[in-house]
Formats: sequence, structure tokens, C-alpha cells
Amino acid sequence: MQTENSWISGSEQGDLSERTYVSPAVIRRLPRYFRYLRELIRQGKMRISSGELASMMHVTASQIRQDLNCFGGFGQQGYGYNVQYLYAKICELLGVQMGIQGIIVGAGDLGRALVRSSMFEKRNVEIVSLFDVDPKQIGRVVGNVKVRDMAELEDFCARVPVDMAVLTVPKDQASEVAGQLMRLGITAFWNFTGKELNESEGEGVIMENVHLGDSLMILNYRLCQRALGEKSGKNEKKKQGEGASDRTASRKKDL
Amino acid sequence: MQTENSWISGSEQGDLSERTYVSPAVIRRLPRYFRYLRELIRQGKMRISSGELASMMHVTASQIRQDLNCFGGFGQQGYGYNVQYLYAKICELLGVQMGIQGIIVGAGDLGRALVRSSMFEKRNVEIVSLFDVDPKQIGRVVGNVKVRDMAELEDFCARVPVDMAVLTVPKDQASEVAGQLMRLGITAFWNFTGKELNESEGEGVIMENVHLGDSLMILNYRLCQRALGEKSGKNEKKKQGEGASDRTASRKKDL
DNA sequence: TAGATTGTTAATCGATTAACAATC
DNA sequence: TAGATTGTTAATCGATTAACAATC
Repeated sequence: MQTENSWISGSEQGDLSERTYVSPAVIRRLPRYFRYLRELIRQGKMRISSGELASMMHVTASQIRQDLNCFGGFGQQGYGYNVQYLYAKICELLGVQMGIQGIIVGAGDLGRALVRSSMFEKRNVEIVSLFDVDPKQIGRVVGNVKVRDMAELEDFCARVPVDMAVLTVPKDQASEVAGQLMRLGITAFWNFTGKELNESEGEGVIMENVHLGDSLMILNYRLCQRALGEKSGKNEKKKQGEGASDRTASRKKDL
Repeated sequence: MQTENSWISGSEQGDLSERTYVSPAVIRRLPRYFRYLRELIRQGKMRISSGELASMMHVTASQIRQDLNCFGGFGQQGYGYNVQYLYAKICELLGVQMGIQGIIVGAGDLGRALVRSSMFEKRNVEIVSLFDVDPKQIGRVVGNVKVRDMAELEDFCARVPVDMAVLTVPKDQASEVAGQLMRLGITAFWNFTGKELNESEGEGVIMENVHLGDSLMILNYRLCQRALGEKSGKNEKKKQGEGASDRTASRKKDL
């Protein structure tokens, strides 16, 4: 049996920078691989087969092999995948090595929650500043990052390269603030405002809209479906401890 | 020309509660229709054609008609769709009329940000309480909702029907807290912890995992792709004001 | 070598788009 | 009525799964 790492230095397995078209469906799954591989590394696992990973992730082994082979062969027949190597490759695909710098515009609860999280650090994204118009926020240091006045933004952007802006301003200010940032040369946005902003609003702009409400709606939909299923009696076995479906009309908030 | 509302009381257009199988792809798009229809109502628009809505949403008119017809005919030939009526139907599909009650477990920045947002109210979801273990948070009132001690949770659940719990606790406590809530009879979760929790962990459990980091990764990926495209010179027209790609090695945080 | 597991092709399945008859 | 636009079928496209030869 070979050593765990010997094969890593094997034949040049597909130049990542010259890869051909990869479908959006595959791309959207990469971050999930990233997360699971991270967890496997944390657990000290050295190798994994597509079948084992598939059962962890609740997908088919076929899909995993198909996905990874869009970018070249990362595994080895009879062995499986080396966890560290595969993780490194996924990181490379996702551009983690770039180490982009971003700012957060809007230092409200959400902006502060994001900057304090380990999310950016884990992905090699550095938040270099927060911006707000609220005097109560300006000057604060949140999670090691200083909150600056929006008035300083232009000057700041001239001094510090900003690859990306996280938008956590109120919805009704989203368009205006985004426009302002675009004029300062910022071309990538992670938009939490709930206002769906469009990539066509600026030449070559990357806009990643996050709609938390959509996710809540899907949850609501599923609760509704379950309730309908129970009511129509199609669900034979009566669920026990089910408080949601039959409930009195009285709902006092009890504050 | 008929009045704007006359046709609403027309023939029974498909009983929503008896509908047949609808594909997940369609379901996932419903919240987006919900958002756009809301905006149209806000703008006072009375009717809209599939073509007009399609160009607003950057999808095909065909897809919109196909989607809506999964649930029965909501439109009228030669006229289009009545905005109010269509909105009402989408709400019905998504179960907005249910008016579910939820709690938020974890009163950190994210939990507080969520409870203060208008997200729940807009979707007829009521947050009846926040819970935390931090004495500094317990007793506070955030966005009209009281923060209670986790120790009171069991008693609270016995008194108040809780359909859903929002998980905003730290990642390493996610599994434990979710288990605790399941034992108290809560069967639906909106999980922000970053720890991917599984539906199979409880009988009939609905788990909506939110992975903000995945969205950040896709943004990072796209920035990477753009940078590669520029480097390989395939992008003929030189982008102006592009600070992200060529940058000095010095990156001081400037705090 | 024999066993295991990938890489890859072919088959299936599902989702989107195009087209047009129905009808308001 | 004529024009507009849906509802719906058929055609295309894309994504997933199954199967197995290649190979470590």
C-alpha cells in the first residue's frame, strides 16, 4: 500500500486555469464540498471514497465523481480521494487563495454580526472596514474592525484596495448606496438588503443577492404542506407531540 | 373592457389543497414571485403580463406561465394576470395565511438582527420569544420581543404553541440545542448555525439550513473567474477603474 | 494478484424553452 | 371583431444516475 501522500505529486491532473465550461449546478455545489472537507480535516480523516462522502452528504457517489471530474481527476482508482489534497483543490477552484479584501457598508446588527463571525476568515476574505452614517456607530471597533463615517469612504477607497462590499444597509437605501460604491470603483457586492440589485446596473458588476426571506418562505411552505398532509389523513401514522396543527385560537404574545 | 376584478370570481381555478406533484425547481421560485408581486402592489400596478413580469425578473415568459400553471390558471387570455389576485394565490401556495409562531434561540447579533427586521411580519410569521443563556441578554426586550432564559424554554413551550425555531446559537452548540428543542416537540427549524443539521435527526422534522458562507464562496469564485479571464486576455475591452486585479503586495489593515 | 474505487460513457430523468391553439 | 395573451403541448436542453472499463 502506498503512503498517504505519494500520489499527490503524480501526473499533472488538469490545469485549473485552463478548464472548459462547467455547469452552474456544479459550481453551486462546490461550497458544500468545501465545508464537508473542512470538517473531515478537522476530524483528522486522511482519505475518503466517493461512496463514503456521498452518504455523509446525502447525495449520490456518481454525482460527486462527476462533479470533481469537471475539473480533472483528483482521486485515485482503488484508493479514493486524499482529503487534504481534495480540499486544497476545491479551495483553488473557489479562488480562496486570492485573499480578497472587502468592506461592510451598514454597521447595524447584521453588519456587526457578520464582521464578528468567523465566516470571512475561514474563506480568506479580509474585512478591512465597516461604514455607517450613524454617529453612534462611527468610531466603534467591532470584531477588530473600525466603523468609519460614510463620508470617508471615497478617501478610504483611494488608499485601500477594496474588492468587494457587503451591503447591510436598510432596503430603501440599497440602490443609492450601491450606486455610490460603483462610482468609487467597487464592482462586486454581497447584497443583504432584500432589494434585488441587478448586475446590469454596472459594467462587469458581480452581484450576489442574499434573500433570507426566501428561505423562510420555503420553510413556511413545507410546514403548510405537512399540515395539509395531516389534515387530508394521507399520513397514516398519527404523529405524536404535534403541537403545530391543532391549536386554540387564542394566541397572546405573552410579553 | 372588463373591470379589473370581475374575473376573479370566475370559474373555480384548481383547488390548491388538492394539487398534484409540483417540482422542487418551481417551489424554489415561488418566494421570488412573492417578492416581485409585493413590489408591484406597492407601486399600485393592477395587471401584468407574463412577458412584462419576465423582463422585470430576467426570466422567460414561458417559465412564468409554466410555473403558475402548475397550480391552476391564475391569468386570463388577452389580459394577463391581476396583480392582487396573483399575489393572494402565491401567498396561499406558500402558506402565508397559516400565521405560524416561532422562537429565536440565540440572542446574539444575528438573532437580534433577525427579530428587528420586518422579514417575519411581512410573511405573517410571529416571533413570540427570544431565548439565550447569557445573563446580559436575558430580560432585554429586542424589537418588542422579550429575551428569556433557556431554562424557561420547556415551560414556555408547554404554554405557547411554537411551530418553528430559528437557530442562531454558536456552531458548536447547534446539535445540542436542536436536540433539546426537538425533545420539547419543536419539529421545524430555520438553522443559521453553519452546522448542517439533518432532517433524519428527528421523525418528520423540517430543517431549513442557511449557509451564508456558501453564498460568499460563490461571490469569491466569480471574482476569481473574472480575474482569470482578465489575465488570460480573453476579455478584449480593457475594463477601466479595475482596482481588484492589479494591486501592490502591501496590504496593511489600517485600523 | 485481487479488491476497491475512480474516471467516463451512455441512459435516464427533469427542467426549460418554443410554439401555437384556445379564448378573453 | 381583432388583438393580446394565456394555457398547454411538444421540442430542446441540461443535469443526474447507472454501469462498467480502466487502473491503482
